[in-house]
Amino acid sequence: MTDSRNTIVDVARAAGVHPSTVSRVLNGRPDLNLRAETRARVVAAAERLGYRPSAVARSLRLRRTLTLGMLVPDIANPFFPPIIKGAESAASERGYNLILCNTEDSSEREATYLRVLRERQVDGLLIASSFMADSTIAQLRREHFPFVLLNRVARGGADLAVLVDNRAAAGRVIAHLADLGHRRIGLVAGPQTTTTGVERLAGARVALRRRRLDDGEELTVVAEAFSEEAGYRAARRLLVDGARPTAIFGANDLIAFGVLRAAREAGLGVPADLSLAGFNDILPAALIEPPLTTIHVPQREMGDRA
Amino acid sequence: MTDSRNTIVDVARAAGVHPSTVSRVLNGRPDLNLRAETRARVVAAAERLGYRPSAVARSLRLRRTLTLGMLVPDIANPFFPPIIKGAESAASERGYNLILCNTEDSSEREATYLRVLRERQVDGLLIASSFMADSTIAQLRREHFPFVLLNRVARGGADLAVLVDNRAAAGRVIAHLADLGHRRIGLVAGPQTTTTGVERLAGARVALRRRRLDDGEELTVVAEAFSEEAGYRAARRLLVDGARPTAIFGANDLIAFGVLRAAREAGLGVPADLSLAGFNDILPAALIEPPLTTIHVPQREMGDRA
DNA sequence: ATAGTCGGCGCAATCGATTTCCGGGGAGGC
DNA sequence: GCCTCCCCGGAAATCGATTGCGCCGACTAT
Repeated sequence: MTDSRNTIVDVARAAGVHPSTVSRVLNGRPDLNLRAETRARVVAAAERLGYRPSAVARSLRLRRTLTLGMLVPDIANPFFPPIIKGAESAASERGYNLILCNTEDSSEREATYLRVLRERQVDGLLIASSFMADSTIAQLRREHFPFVLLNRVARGGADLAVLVDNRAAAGRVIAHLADLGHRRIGLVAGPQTTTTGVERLAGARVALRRRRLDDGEELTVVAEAFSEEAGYRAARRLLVDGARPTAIFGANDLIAFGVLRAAREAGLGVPADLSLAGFNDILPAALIEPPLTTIHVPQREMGDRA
Repeated sequence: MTDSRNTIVDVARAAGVHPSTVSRVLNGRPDLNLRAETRARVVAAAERLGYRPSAVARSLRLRRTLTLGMLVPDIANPFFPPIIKGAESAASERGYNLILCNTEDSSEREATYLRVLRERQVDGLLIASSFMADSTIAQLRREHFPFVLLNRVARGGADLAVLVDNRAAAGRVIAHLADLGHRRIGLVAGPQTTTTGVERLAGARVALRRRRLDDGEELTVVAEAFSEEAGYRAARRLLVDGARPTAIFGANDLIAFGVLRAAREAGLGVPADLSLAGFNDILPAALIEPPLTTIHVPQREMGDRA
């Protein structure tokens, strides 16, 4: 009965009109000249048949898919789901859908997804993937393909982007720790191949220097990913050291969790023996996380893009 | 130059052949009879023009979109991202893409998304949304629309589904707590409108009864959602009680986190004064979470579906 | 009364790729 | 030397919806 396989032609036949009329009734601006009786007949027929227009056919004709692609490094990182939710609900308010792609921070996967998304004629891209090569971004720019960068920037462009001020925020974290009286503050930086990793480290060091707490490189280690495991491995290098820091700033919360694990393993109490600060304010932050919510920003910026 | 707006016609013209030939070269099974020289010329032309076939047009013609819809209650719940990742990578291995939809456990949103996804002619549905009405599922079934249920079941059907044995697993959690010597085990159940909520509660009670630890309803409270906040509110009701439990089983990890917060607020040490167990093995489980990984199951079952 | 106007809706082209049908031409067999 | 068969590849239909163009009938104005 209400099989969704009915096409506009079926509806037209059922209503005794031409397919074009059906289309006009269903999508045309209401000011279109159509007799009320015809309109009603078409609506009734569509209703009865459970007609669902094919978005595929419509996309082909209209050359827009009402679909956005979103590239995210890792949905399992609790930092991203809220952003995704924000973007997704902003999109769906405007009739758009999101195709979510997990890049796993692999540029190969990024490239693949980018190709796929463009084949699917997505109307725009949301790029939260920090690893993406600047050259790829540059190419999108050159082709005037619409995209928005989330929490990252690319060289040489005045792109639409939703950013947090990583430098300033990292500075505030350091200030907080210093105000607590810490003099030996360790840094577990994020990968220096990402803009966020670089900026947070830079912001932290500037803040340290300003307070004359900079130690050269001694208390800084770099994690090779924004993950718990990488944070753990990096922190071990920091904690076996003779002169331990009394506080550690992890470049994101997952790294901070890893630091926490390493600290516990080393028999250190947190925050008794070691203060710990993270970044991003993800859920289980019974720690000292200074909250930095980027969650609702994307929604608004999304509006601009659309 | 490599503008992606080139169509198959452009490629055909550049190669000096007919569009149909281009299509054959690019997608036809290799056993198709085509002269090697022609094949090479077409490939070269496509390469040079940076030709990307339009997935939209192809979908229209082939009546399949190579797209799957996935309905999830809440991506911010750490339980889901691993499942999504699994499904997504399994899908993409097979050339499929996922459109992710967050239902927020609202049946209205569910219905909307379901409509949208079907208009987009997705080839199949992954339904991890526990609130969806059985009648909706029944309708899909009736229309022979392909779908897979994740971690839930629906009345009256032999649907494809990927399940965990909630009853047995809940039983094991209780067994674990009982083995630790606990006699007063509290339950913070999940919403009884979800199959997982019902099954986990049932499994736990059966296990309690078998050990003669069942208390009637006294030590059982029901959280109105699978969230930290709901767990917190429910646990407060359990903990202000005169006769406190010495252990609590939260129906999922978020609820357990809520319980944890309530316990701390009540001045109880965990696990010193109160043992706590959750369910699902999400990330920050420095607690007593008995691991129950459902993560890789979807991948395999997905294969069956496709 | 006839020409001109306008409302209502049908006709057909179009979006880009796939696929079936079919024809031209070269090679091989008798 | 002619006929048949096969290899290649062109022509055109098709998927389902949208839309510019224009037909037809009715109403108005002179």
